[in-house]
Formats: sequence, structure tokens, C-alpha cells
Amino acid sequence: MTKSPDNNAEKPERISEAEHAVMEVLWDRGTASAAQVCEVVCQKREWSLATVKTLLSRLVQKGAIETRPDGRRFLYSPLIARAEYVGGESRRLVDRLFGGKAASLVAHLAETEALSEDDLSEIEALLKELKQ
Amino acid sequence: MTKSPDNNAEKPERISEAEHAVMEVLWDRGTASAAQVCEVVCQKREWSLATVKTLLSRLVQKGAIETRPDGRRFLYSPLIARAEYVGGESRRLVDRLFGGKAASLVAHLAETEALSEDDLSEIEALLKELKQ
DNA sequence: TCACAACGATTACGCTTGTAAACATTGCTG
DNA sequence: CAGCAATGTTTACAAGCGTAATCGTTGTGA
Repeated sequence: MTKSPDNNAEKPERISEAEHAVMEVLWDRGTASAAQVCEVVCQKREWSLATVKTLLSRLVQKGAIETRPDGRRFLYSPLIARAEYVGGESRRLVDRLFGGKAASLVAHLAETEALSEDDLSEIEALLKELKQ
Repeated sequence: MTKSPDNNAEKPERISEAEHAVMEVLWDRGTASAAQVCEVVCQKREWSLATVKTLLSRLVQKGAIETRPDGRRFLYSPLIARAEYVGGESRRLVDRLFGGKAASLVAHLAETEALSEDDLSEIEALLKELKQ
């Protein structure tokens, strides 16, 4: 195979906030054209189509999405999974603010009442399941 | 008076990553001079004293810290509490990535095994306490 | 066939961030 | 008293980001 076996330098080029908004659409749809992405986000963020195109280009450069030609346009689809991104971001936060201890994050959320009764029950259920 | 009396628009000017590193020192010490801050972070981040000074200035501008003259130098101290910052950042993450549902974050951490056995026990204990 | 519309690509531009050097002030030491 | 050293202030500058406008190409409808 041509793919060099060990060029996994894969340093996951940071995705910016605006870019992330675009990614969400692609994760949701799986695949979309620039116009379709715009339909979803341009209202919300008061963007123009041009802005969306710029963001898509940057995401391609960063290796976060890929393009497939579809007639005269491109269809864009994610190359990295949402879970991967979410995991990375969560980890960054936990590392930066909680010394890497995820439990500290949870503790903080609980203390500051960022967790509702429902949240607490939900987590409790989750724990039970994980522990069985 | 030239200083407008009611500019308490207190929108908490975003603290950048590098600035945050400086804040951590101030939160830890309570108060410190530029040189003292540098002693703590300049090794770790390979910064020069000049860099620390810039960051301190920016933090002052942003209203995140205050200065008190101490002889020929300044002592810097935090104006916002660490908990406040941490809470804000956590909330931002939860809003952006988990639709505002903190429980989803916890679920994600659990699923991706970002939570160790110890973490889980800890959280469990926490929950019990909160529910008393 | 020809202007136009739909696209991606290129270029733009001001703001923030990271990282610092240069400058100005001033207490201190020889 | 004259430099020097320590300190804050000002200026710098490249990269990244948010937000687009403009350019170039090409399928399409009149």
C-alpha cells in the first residue's frame, strides 16, 4: 500500500469556534454542499454564504473534512468524528482547568449547581450501568 | 470627571490561554509581581519576562486583575475568582458541545473512559452527598 | 450562442493572540 | 553624581480568526 505506515503525524489542527459551527452541520447531515451548510447556519450566526465557503476551505486545509465533486459543486463530509473532536476539547478543558482530573470537573459542576436534579439522576443511572 | 461613572458594562472580556497561565499563578499566590509570576511560568512555557509583562498588562486592560504599587514595582492580584473563570469556561464547553446538558458531558467522559475507577467512585460519593 | 447564475479559489482586512524588543523612569550602588 | 538595574509602557510583528468581497470558471436557460 502506498500509504506510508507511519506518517501518523496526525496533529489534529485546532478547529476554531466558527469552523466548529460548520462541522456540526456536517456531522449532522453526514454530507452537505456549501449552500446547504449555509441554510443551516447563516441564519443563526448572521453569516453570508461567502463566510461559510471560507470556513469550509479552511477545514479542508486542516484535514478535518474532505470534498467529493458532485457535478459542478462539491460535497463536504467530515473526516474526523464528532466524538473525537468532543473528546479532545473536553480533555483540553479538563487538563487546563482541573489538572487532568475529570472527577474535579464533575465536582465543580455539581457544586455550582450546573447540574440539575435530572442531571444528577441521569448521572447516577449512568454510573450504575457502568459499574455492573 | 473624565472617567465615565457607569461603565460597569462588566462583560467579562475573554481571557486567552496564555493569559490564563498567568492567572493561575495569581490565583495561587493571591498577589505577585511580574518577576514572581515569571519565576513560576517562564520555565514551563519558555517565556521571557517581557512576555509575562505583556500578558499582565492585557489582563489589567481586560479587568481581570488589578495592580497595587509596591515601591518601585507593581503587585498584581486577581479581580475575578478562579471558580468564576472555571465555571464560565466549563459552561461554554457544555453549551457548545453538549447542548448545555452537563450530564451529557459526564456521559461522554464515562463512555470514553476518561473517567477512571477512582473517578467514578469519587463522583458516586459526591452524588450521595448531594442527594442526602 | 450569450449573458447569467452558481461555485470554488483568491484576496482582503481588522482584531486577537503569542511572543517579545525597545523605551522611559527611577531607586540604588559605587 | 553617574551608571546600572529593575520595572512598567509602548511598539512590533507574524499567525490565526471572523467575516467577507472579488475573481475566474462553467453549466444553463433564453
